[in-house]
Amino acid sequence: MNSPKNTVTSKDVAKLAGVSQSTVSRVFIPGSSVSEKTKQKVFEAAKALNYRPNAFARSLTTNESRLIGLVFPDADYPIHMKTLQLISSELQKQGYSTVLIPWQVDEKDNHSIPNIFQYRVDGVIAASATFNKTLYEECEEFNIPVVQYARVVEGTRSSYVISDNYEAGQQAAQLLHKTGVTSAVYLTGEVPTFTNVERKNGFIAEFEELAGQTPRVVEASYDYTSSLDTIRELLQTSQRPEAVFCATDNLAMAVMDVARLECGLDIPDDLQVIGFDNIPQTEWLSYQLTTFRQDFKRLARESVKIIVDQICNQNSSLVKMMVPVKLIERKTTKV
Amino acid sequence: MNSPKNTVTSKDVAKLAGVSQSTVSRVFIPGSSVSEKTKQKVFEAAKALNYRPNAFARSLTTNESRLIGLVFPDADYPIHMKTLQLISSELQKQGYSTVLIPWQVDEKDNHSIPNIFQYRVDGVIAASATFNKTLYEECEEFNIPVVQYARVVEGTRSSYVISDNYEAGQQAAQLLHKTGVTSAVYLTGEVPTFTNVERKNGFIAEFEELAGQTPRVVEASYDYTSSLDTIRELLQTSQRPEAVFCATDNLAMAVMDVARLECGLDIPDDLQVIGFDNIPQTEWLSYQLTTFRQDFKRLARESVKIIVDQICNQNSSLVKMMVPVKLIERKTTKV
DNA sequence: CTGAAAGCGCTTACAG
DNA sequence: CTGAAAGCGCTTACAG
Repeated sequence: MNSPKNTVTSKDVAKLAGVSQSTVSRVFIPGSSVSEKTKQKVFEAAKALNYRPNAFARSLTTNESRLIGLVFPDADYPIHMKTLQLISSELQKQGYSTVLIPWQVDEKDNHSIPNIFQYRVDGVIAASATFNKTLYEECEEFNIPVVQYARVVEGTRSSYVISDNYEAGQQAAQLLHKTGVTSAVYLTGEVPTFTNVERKNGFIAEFEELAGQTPRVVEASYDYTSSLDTIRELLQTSQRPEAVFCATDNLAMAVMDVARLECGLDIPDDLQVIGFDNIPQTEWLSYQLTTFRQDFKRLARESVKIIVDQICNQNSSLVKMMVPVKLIERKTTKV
Repeated sequence: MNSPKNTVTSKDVAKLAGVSQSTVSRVFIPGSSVSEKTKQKVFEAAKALNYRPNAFARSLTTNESRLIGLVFPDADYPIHMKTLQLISSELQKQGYSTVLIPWQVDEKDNHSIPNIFQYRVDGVIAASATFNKTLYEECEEFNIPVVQYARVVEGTRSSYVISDNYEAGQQAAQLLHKTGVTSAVYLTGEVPTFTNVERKNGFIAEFEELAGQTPRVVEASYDYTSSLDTIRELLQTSQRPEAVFCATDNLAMAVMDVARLECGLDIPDDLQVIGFDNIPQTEWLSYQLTTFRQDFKRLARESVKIIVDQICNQNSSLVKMMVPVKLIERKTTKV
């Protein structure tokens, strides 16, 4: 059953290098006092034997795992892959490894959580649309710091770093008002996430302020296909808006498709469209969508910085950070 | 520094339950001989104290970590998120947790690998376009089994489970021949991956067999935007093919966009297009792309099954598995 | 079925 | 700067 694996221990290295086991251990702990000469001897022996310190044994004594649990989204929303990549390599730079916490909404099977806490993660980064309160409470119970990435779940009291969605909403309103729009719609998905609500609020407040009109809010779905009917209704009514600001690029593209292919509308002349996320498809020839880019790299870096700080400093306080977004003007809005 | 965390140990539980520490341990090892009565006492005490066995301590004695390293892609190709989700939850069902092995191609920084081996993963699943030979060799050295998911890297000798790409190529050829196509192009990305080459070969062989013509192979890129020029050339020449089979859906959509928006062609009347992957965009109104769906769920399940088997049975042999793909006919091919 | 004890591979005071 | 020894929280023969 037990495969041989790499069974080289610090004792083996010690023997080969002619030093004690504790000395070998010290060599691999940054900042320990070891003479340059023995350090070299040990390194050589370690390399010869292909020695790797056993992280489990280390964790057992130090009481820190240098493992971060990552809660990730279940949707295959295109943006998320990069997120994982960014967070994981940022974490690695700080000496942490990433262990996945797969989180199924639909399954009631609670076994999923306990499992992962057997590994004593030092902290949790929640980059998930489905991170929920149960997991959050588990973390609290075990006194594990958590930071939410790019979103914040209602009812949780953890650190988070998100894009400045309110400001994004304002910018969208400004852009549309500048081009003379007087009637606008905010098209949203079915679940009112905090970030999405913020964006809506910014949009509405700013548009009211500038244009003296309150944008209508229309609820569709976050899924392209299941939004189509709502969009058809939205566009065919006699009170069709001059512009629609969408909660996601997917939604915006659904609007474009229906507008052009089914209603024969011209974009941006008959209808202006703004998305959110800047997924790869936004720059395709068929779309050229005006949208907002979130600075995921910065979000990743900041959330890692926060979690590490939270781990190292016992009583560092919660931090809530807003990162600015970038408006990318393409061909679906007037200039 | 050391946060208190959950510091409840089996000793604490033992005391509360009035049994020995070894008994507590046994209770949490499936199949151990413990009387039902003490089992209950221990469970109660454990629940009261919110006890979780420490996986690190366990690993230290059992010499297995129940941790699988997952090498994941750096590209944000839409399909991959689901992959991660599938693999990770499949692994969880088998009692394994997933630790990420972020693999950067561009960085020469070799520190990335050693780090992860400190955690003594029991096995590695490589679901990456960038999984390379260095990592593969590291695994060999440590005697860690690896299985490649949905792809296979040249020069490696590990188990893998992939889609039957040769057959997919054949099916594409059959479909096109059936609709009377006599000139076809296989449009590929810049890197000739094994799976892609297989598909090309199947397509060419079958098309030659049926139509008596050899399809031309044109090399573009896997990226939409950087493929555009190649596609323009391909379509504007007087020898424009009647059909093009593309290595990815992205590529196929680039072909569609250029054909319709720039060349004024009708699809499928003037040009038939087949993609590969069945990404969400394929069913959008603008595309309705005929393509192939890989059975990622099955791929995930099989690769997990293989890796687990490889771990448990010392000398189980390599397994190479091909899973059939499914042709999805939409509107870009004739009936 | 249960307990006492050794051991897994490290880190970390404690001496020297 | 270095070594001997205790201890981290488990599992697992070994007795009973």
